[in-house]
Amino acid sequence: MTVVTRFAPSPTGYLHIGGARTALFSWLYARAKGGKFLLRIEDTDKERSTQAAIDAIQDGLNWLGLGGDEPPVLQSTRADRHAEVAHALVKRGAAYHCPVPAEDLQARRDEAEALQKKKSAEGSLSAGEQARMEDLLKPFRSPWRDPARPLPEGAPTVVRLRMPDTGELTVSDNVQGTVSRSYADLDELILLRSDGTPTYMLAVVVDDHDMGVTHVIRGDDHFLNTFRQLPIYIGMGWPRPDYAHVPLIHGPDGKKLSKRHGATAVDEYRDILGYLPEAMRNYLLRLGWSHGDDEIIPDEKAIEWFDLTGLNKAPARLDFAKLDSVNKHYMALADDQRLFDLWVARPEAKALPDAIKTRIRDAMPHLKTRAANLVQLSEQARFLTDLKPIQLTGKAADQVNEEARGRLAALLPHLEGLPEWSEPAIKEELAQFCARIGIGLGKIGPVLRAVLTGGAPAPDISLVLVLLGRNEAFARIREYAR
RNA sequence: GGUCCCUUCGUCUAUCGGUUAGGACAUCUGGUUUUCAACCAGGAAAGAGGGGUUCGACUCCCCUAGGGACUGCCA
Repeated sequence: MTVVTRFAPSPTGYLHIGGARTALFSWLYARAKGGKFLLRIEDTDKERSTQAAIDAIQDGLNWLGLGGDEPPVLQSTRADRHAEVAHALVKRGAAYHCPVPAEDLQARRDEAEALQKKKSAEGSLSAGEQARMEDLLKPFRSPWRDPARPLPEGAPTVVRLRMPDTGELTVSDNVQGTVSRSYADLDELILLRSDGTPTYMLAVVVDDHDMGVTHVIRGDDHFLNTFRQLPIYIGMGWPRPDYAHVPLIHGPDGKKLSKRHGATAVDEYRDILGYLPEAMRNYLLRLGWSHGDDEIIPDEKAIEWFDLTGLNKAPARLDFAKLDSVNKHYMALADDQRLFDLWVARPEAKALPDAIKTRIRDAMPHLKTRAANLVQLSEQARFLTDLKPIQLTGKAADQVNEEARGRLAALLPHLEGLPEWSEPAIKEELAQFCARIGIGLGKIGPVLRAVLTGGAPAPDISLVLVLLGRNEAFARIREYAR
């Protein structure tokens, strides 16, 4: 049997980092088993779905390299098929028409909530109220689940799924294990609204079945939904898919990840925080899944090793320090031109003069090994991007005293006279200069660094001179030499 | 309120009844050094609490505490 997995976001916003992780797991599993990974846009809620959100989600997935193997299925285009299944379910006795209006249902919930509030405010309820509350809190059972009960003439109805009166349902989930729930605890959910449109619960099942999905990998906020959806498979006589409900990602404080923790949208990780997609994949994979002591897991290995059984049940917290360290690893490996293109598109780089951009391009092999992300790369590149006159900060300013300025003045002609402007040549010249006037490198290095970089982080001083180029380097030294 | 799930260093995790409880990131100390980083050496750091079962429990069972999910004519 060919494995078919899917990612099925609802297009109401951006691609969430947690969603990206479940997409990654689905994608990996399909790749690991030589199967297919499909995309489905769950846009049945027309009020909240937007084309912009669809584009944003696809953009995020493509960036992460998690595109589907076929064009995405738009759930909204399949409403007729969903309704067809709902009616088939009614015919088979697995569902029924129910005329109870939405307002009645809402009134039930409101009353239950009021009673709960009263209880927590007053500590207890009268026996009658308590019984009423418990009754209201039980799953709703419509009087019309009795097939003998006649429907009121002309009243609009919804189609409800019928749950058996007794017994229980058992799910063997690849992550959650084997869990049972009794049918009595399950509500009889609505399949078709009174306007004839399908609900999410119905649409998911029908689409998964029709798309041939064999393994449903999704967030564990859907775990209990599995018990509500399975009776649809049973009612239609369809084979059940395998399930894997993966835990949600939490923020550093252990609470469900939200805006206040910082970045929740994957495009922020790309555009603002400056991470690489391959690093995101590696980090997200290790968040809740492991393979012995392996930390750096390139895609080939991930595909070779990934299996649903290694997934943890407990939610994992996002740790930016670790993400940085993984990203740093992949930055060092990344192609120079690629990194330059990514960097130059950033807001802090866009407006820079071409001469400086070229300087960065040339310095990329040295810059990329020193930064954990593109933000840090910009920081590490400051000694190349800052314009004259270089502002001296902190300790750098302290280095530039009269004596040191004199040494710079003495050194400058020797540098200017160098026939070859290369790292070894400069290193050699600096050593000779120090030997001639009887000082250690420590007497000239710090001040040279100070006037060249202003105190910004930078590589080896000889390399700094090379990367700056003759003219810029001499100009910066002249500012302070005397 | 009900049903279900989770809990090993600060964080991500290994362990699948017998280990000095391992690794990674972060952190600390020392080394190297012209800054930062890198690098090298080393350190500190964990089984939520309480009961069982067992010759033996992080591992199995129960209770408690804490966290989470669901309980919509939303998805």
